[in-house]
Amino acid sequence: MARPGRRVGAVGEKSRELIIEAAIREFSQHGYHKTKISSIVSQVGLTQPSFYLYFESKEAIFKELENLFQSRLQDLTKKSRLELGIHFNELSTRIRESLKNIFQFFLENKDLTRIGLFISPESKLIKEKFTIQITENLLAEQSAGYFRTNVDMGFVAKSLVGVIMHVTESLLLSGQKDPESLAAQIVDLFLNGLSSNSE
Amino acid sequence: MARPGRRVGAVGEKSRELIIEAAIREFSQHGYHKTKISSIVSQVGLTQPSFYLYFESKEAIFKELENLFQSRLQDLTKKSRLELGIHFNELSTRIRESLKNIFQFFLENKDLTRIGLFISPESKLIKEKFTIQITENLLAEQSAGYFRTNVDMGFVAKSLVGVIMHVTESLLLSGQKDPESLAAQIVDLFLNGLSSNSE
Amino acid sequence: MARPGRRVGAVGEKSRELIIEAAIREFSQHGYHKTKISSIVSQVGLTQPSFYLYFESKEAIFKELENLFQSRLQDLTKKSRLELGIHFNELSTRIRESLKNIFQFFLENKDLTRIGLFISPESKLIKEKFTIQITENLLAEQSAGYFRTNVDMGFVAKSLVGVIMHVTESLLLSGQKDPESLAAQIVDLFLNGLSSNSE
Amino acid sequence: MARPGRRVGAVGEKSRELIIEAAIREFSQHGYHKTKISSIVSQVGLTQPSFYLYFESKEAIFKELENLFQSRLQDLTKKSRLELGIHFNELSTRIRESLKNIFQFFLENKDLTRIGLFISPESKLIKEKFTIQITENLLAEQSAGYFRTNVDMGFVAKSLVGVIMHVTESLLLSGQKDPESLAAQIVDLFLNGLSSNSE
DNA sequence: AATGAATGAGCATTCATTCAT
DNA sequence: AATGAATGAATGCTCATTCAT
Repeated sequence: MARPGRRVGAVGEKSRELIIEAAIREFSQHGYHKTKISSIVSQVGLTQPSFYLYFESKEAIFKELENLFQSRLQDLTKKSRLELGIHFNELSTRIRESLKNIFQFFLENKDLTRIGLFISPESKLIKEKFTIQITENLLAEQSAGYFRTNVDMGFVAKSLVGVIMHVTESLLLSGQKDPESLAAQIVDLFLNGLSSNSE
Repeated sequence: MARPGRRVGAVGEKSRELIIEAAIREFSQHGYHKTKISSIVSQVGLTQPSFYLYFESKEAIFKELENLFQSRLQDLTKKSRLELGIHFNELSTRIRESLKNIFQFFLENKDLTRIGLFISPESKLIKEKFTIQITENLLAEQSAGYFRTNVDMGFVAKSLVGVIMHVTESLLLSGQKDPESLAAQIVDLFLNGLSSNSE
Repeated sequence: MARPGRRVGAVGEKSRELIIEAAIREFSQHGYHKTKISSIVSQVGLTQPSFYLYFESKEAIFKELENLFQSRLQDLTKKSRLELGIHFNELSTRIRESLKNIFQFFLENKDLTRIGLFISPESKLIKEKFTIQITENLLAEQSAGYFRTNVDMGFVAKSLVGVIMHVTESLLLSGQKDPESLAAQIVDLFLNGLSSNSE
Repeated sequence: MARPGRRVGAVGEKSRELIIEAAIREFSQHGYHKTKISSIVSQVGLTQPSFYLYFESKEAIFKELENLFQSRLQDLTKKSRLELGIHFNELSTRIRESLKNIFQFFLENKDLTRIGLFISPESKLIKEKFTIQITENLLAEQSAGYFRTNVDMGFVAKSLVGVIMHVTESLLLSGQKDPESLAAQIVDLFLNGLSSNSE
């Protein structure tokens, strides 16, 4: 009885991957409850029982997708800490770059992103971890003197995450805006604010 | 306002309301799919079939809750347009006030808010309508000279909504922050930005 | 607690009749199982519980309709026994007349007929009683010399009933033929047969 | 021929057939509405959900039974057209034979017949198609000179069908008469009529 | 004479999951 | 590596019926 976790041959490995891809599509489009194992697996040309050759349960594969998203996202954010010592002038450019990369990642992984950020009940946790990383980055930058000091960077990070999430859902994944412009607008807003004396 | 063509008296009206309250709690805690009609009504001391005395279906009552949230939210945002002619100094106070009211509303309707903003599949639409209203307010204020002009107020509204949503979920509903302080921090961030020359 | 069978005043009597009429329509159109008490009663402008003021149960009112049909039908067939002593020449005319009356009755009571003949599970019994009466009539006529003797009048009666039923359903109630012509064709067929030497 | 897109092997095919047989029994005895899926499958030693492995719904299997009956009946009636050129003397024998075959079929498929002729809401249609075929046969025979010409063969067919139906229900399926004698009596009646000068 | 309110009992249907092959 | 066959466990919904008012 082949159980998940067992080493499998090339064919099995392939099937497993195909199932994952199909699952990403299905969960993304229909949400957790409305997605049926049968429809996932039928996209791959397999029958229901085959699913259990590779995954413990519906919940298990969903968790796997959550983890997949989270680990990829984590890799990305780790890279985006600003190297200190950059010039003031470069600041916004560097932040913009980081943001652009994040949006790029979301765009290249639309369905997985939808799962990780909007469908998963774990999304709160995922966002929290994401927030923590951003906070760390921001704090470092703040103590490097790039930002004013009378502002709670934890809150700023939360706000930034809020903006990123919402803008991803309503502008990026829908194809209305591209990573570049989103990043630019956010940076402008967060750095300069709305106040007319900022002009 | 009993649905299934039934004339209702005082008792029925009361039952209907109790069911709605119970439904708000249940949907908020367990989400749409995991919420059972039976557990909603049993909280009111009724049996399953009684539910159908007052609502067409599970879907119908859920939609009613969505509408309830949305109409209440709409009423609130309509009131919060700034009267023009106020002094620059007052600006941040007034915006802060508006935001505080919104958070207050969310706080006083925790469960309904969770449904309207995070559980409902319609939440995207709800947020969009919310965004539109905010955009209108912001545009009025911008053309009144309160904000700098080289910024896309549609995007600012989206960002603001993103922040509000996320902060509501992670700080307000969890009891970590109160409406007042959330409003203040948002206003500070959005008006002044992070840039150290803003200090 | 007003129970069926209790003497009721004028208003109640009226309601009862209206319910019966509505029931005849509903049962006729939708059959027993698909007919709901609620829809019967709502046609009369009453609510469900009122139904039980006049009838024991759904089954009870249905039985009442069956009986209604049967007793009316019985009255009719009792009258149609041929008076003996009529002339050979008149025979077919008289039978035709009887048949016409039956079809006339069916036509005037379309819905009730549909119930009694085609919907009721008791229709077998109803038809049997009908058959018995016809058999008696035929036997009397046979021994009076109107019909040949080497034929089983019980079987003829059954056949006649079969023809009447089917023709009622497919030609009379659908409006394709009238009582007169149906009666004429049946009499011709049953008296003369198809054989070409009968011409 | 398993419905729900499922490939089935020998075992499944067998289960499907057993379910059909059980369904025929159940629907025939209790009618459509009172027949429960659970009692159909439990006769086969299966559980409720298994039913849906082979049939879309309760309605679907019922329709399948209707079709089954109809197609078998059609096959039968197609064969029963008289070959022309037979001798007058043989005529009644041949018709009798055809009728006997039909009754034989009804007798051998009691339950299915009950469904097709008396339970199905489609029975009217089924009878109509049956009537059409009989009409065609009769017309052919009429123009071949076997029957007198001053008679509407459409009406005769309807009558014949009426007799067949009713006699099937009240005499054949109840075991009171056999196909042979029923056929003989019908032929005698329809060919010769009742008129005493036919003797 | 009528009804507002409520319920008991039932039933079709869905789906994740199992297991022998 | 894959599947045919089957099921346990739910759950939404319907409807006849009751009873206090």
